[in-house]
Amino acid sequence: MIKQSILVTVDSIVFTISKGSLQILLIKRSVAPFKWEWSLPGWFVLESETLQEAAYRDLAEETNVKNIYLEQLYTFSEVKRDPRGRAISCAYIALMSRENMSPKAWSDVSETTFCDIKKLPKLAFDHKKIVDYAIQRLKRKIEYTNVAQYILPKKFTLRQLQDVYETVLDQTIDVRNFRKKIDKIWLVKATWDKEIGVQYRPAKLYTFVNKNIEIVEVL
Amino acid sequence: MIKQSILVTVDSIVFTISKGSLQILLIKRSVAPFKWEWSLPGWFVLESETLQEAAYRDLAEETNVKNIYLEQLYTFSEVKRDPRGRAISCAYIALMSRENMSPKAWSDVSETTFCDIKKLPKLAFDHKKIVDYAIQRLKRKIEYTNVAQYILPKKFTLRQLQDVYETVLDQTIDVRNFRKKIDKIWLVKATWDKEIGVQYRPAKLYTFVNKNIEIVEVL
DNA sequence: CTAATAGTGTCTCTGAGACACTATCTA
DNA sequence: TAGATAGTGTCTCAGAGACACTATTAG
Repeated sequence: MIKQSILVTVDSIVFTISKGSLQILLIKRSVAPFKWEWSLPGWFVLESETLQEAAYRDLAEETNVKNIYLEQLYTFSEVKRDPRGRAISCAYIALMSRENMSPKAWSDVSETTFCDIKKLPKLAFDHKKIVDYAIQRLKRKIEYTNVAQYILPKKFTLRQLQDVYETVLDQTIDVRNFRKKIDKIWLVKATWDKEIGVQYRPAKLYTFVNKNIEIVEVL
Repeated sequence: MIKQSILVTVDSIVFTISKGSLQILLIKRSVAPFKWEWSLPGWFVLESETLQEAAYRDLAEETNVKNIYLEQLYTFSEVKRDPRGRAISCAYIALMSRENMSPKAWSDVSETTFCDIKKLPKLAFDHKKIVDYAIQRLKRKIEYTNVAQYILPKKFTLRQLQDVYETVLDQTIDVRNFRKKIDKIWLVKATWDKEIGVQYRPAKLYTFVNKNIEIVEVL
């Protein structure tokens, strides 16, 4: 009926926060093209799976990252974007808490690393463009939804929550105004637990009220 | 290197406003599958074009609609969404001014029509789901960007602008508050022209200050 | 008792929303 | 001059943002 041969791939931008910086997961490619260069995790889609399933599967296979939040970002389709032939790539944003994963989890894979978005190396394919777009989307989305929860562990302090906002938006926020706002919109609720193992007054731990993504004007 | 056979298509949701209702462009299919049923305009992507180019080309071929605003919505990839085989569809939102096109422009095509989104017939494939998502996106986007301009002719009255917001958001807005807001955000500027051919006090005509899409909190 | 972070309240100013009348044009 | 829509100002209240001190805990 129609003769068409376009390859379909997925690429994931896995965001996390560590040591006050916003980071993404990169892989050093062990195959051509762009062999030994850094790229986003991503691979071909199987005929038997949806794009999102492909992104999940690939992340698990390539980096052992599982059970994280995934959302479709954009489908990139420049004709010459892949030297292997005509290929489009559907990009997914993933958010994860750094605590969710021990560093050894991906130690058997050739080379993967989290990289500060302000210190990115040269990337393969059109991945630089994809990353830039992903950062832009994340910045907007964290302001009007409750996605911040996917970057945090289940229980967290208000300071940690504020750190997520400050790091993603790359700006400082007044502590009192931030807490007033968070309080009013019923984003989180206090648990009876407190931080442990710190050498100063421990902070209360909170959890998100709504586990599903919803539209909330946070800032 | 990899054996993969996934068909890639584009579908467009062409929005316009007429007689106080938000409408989308539908086509009565003249080929199987879903022959004689209503569907969104859309077709297979060529190997030599980007997804957006495919959407433009298909709209021109199927409906003679040209030179309109297009933006990528989402890529739908349910495994069984197309009875012809594994196919993913990248959906595009299009916005157009009804004045841009004379009704005869698509009279030679088998059957196309603008349909009130509140009176949609049953649609082929997963097009109902796609349309629902498109409406949701349009409602949000019109509030925080200047995309409304693409639904209007180059010169328009403030009343027409307000009609766009009221129709898309499906709610009434106070005239005075609306104008105060529009005034403050420098969204539009007055021209020296006035409405003609009306049987009452003619309104001033305005144009948008910024032709490119930009983030502006309108409402 | 010291060091370190947690946690809280007030004031000002801007903007959102409710609300009704006058101005201007055509026929 | 009548009919119809264009066009405009004020008040109230809520929320954003600036700003500094006290509370609690570990060691």
